[in-house]
This record gives sequence, structure tokens and C-alpha cells, in this order.
Amino acid sequence: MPFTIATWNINSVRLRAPIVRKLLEEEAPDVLCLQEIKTPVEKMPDFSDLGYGHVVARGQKGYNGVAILSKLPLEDLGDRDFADLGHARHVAARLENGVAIHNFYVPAGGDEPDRAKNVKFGQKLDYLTEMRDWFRDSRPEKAILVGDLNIAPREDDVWSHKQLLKIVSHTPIEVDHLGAVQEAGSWVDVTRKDIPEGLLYSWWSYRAKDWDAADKGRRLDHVWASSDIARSGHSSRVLRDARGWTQPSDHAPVFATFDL
DNA sequence: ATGCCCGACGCAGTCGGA
Repeated sequence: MPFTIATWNINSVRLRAPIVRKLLEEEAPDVLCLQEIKTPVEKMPDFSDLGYGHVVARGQKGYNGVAILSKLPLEDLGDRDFADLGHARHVAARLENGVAIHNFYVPAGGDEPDRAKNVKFGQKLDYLTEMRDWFRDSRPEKAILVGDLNIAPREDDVWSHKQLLKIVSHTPIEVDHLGAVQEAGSWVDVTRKDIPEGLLYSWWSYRAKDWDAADKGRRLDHVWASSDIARSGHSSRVLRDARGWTQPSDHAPVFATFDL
């Protein structure tokens, strides 16, 4: 049975419950992975009336938080607190077809791309290193990894490779760390398997008044699959329209479909 | 630097986002 998965950094699920509903009604993915829900799980809005009664989530007050909403039953596979930050940045669940879904919100890393001057940048690199080690030690099979990885790895994942080389999210050291995570798990970047050429973004800053015309975006949100099921992935897309919805998130949802 | 926004918390202003 084919199923569609979407990932979306929602930047407060309570504030944006109306546009989450809009996405679920109009696009009806089987699974929606959210990041930055910014709420304890008890205060998560309920979307079960739209068919999303299966929820596996980890939250905390005010910051971070990840949730997997599903039309299909989920088994909670637990969470990891990489780099011991005490943050809700990962949760995993398994579908009845055996596919494990890992939902990540990788730390943003602050402004200064130097771990000697900026603790947050060091934490981001450490988080990625611990992800790498985990996937190296427990090779993922029948798995999908999605989320806001807060890194745009390719030159055509940003509006200006040259101008962003020293900007956190596109520095070579971050790209190297993300590449090591991908290699350790033999993860396939499904979005770029489907859309191999051209500029592609999933995030546009709130600061640019006319984000659409300026189009100075970055591809921070990713859909990866373990190599055994990567070939079943297809129809990847970014729902750019959602960035222009009422009171939007600064991220747009990224979709992929798997025939499994 | 894309420009000076946006959300949580909580009631003013600070922290975090990227």
C-alpha cells in the first residue's frame, strides 16, 4: 500500500492549528511529522476528527517539540536526547507495514559558526555526531528519517552558495557533519533523488517582506529513506503555497510517497 | 545577512529562531 508522508516545521502547533487543519484537509498525507510544536504533549491540538487519531509526540514548554500525526496506527519507538540537551527534538514510531519513522528537529546552532565562540554551534555539531554514531551502530532498515535538519547541504539548496558559506546552516563543517550522518545510516535523500536538479527551498525568513519575490530560501527540511526502501520513494514536492497561508510558518511542508 | 520579523512567556523585555 502506498503512503504519503509530510514533514513541516510548524513554529507553534497551537497558534497554527488552523493551517495544520488546512494541510490535512487539502493534502491528506497519511503521516504528518511536525517540528517546533512548542507545547507540552497534553496541550497538543486534536486532529482526530480529520482522521489523525494516531499521535506519537514529545513536547516541552515553549520550545522545540516533535509530533507524528497519522491516519495509520503507530507504535511508539521512543526518543533520543542527542548531545544531552534535555530537549524534545526526536521521536520515532513504526507503522504496521514495519516502516520506522524518525522525526528530527536538529538544533539551529546560533549565529556564529565557531564552537569556541558559540556554545550552540558546538551543540549542533555534537548532536549530528551522536546521530551519526547511533546510525552507524544500529544500521537503519525499512526506515524513513524526516525533519528540520537545519542544514541546506547542496549549492542549489540555497539562494546563494557563495554568500551563505559562512552563514550557519550552509557552512562546510555542518555539511560535512550532515553527510557523515547520511553515510553512517546509508540514508538516501529522497527529495533530491526525485528532484535532482535546480534550486529547491523549504524555508524563507520572516524578515524578508516579500519572501516570494525575493526567493532567498534554503532547503532545511528533509526526507530520507534507508537504502532498502529508497527506491520505493517518489513524487517528492515542497508545498511552497503554505508559506503564503494566513499567519504562516517560515517553513513549507515537504512531501514524499512510498510504495510499500 | 534575508533585513529588522516572529513566537513563547507573561505583562516588559528577553530568549531563540537560522
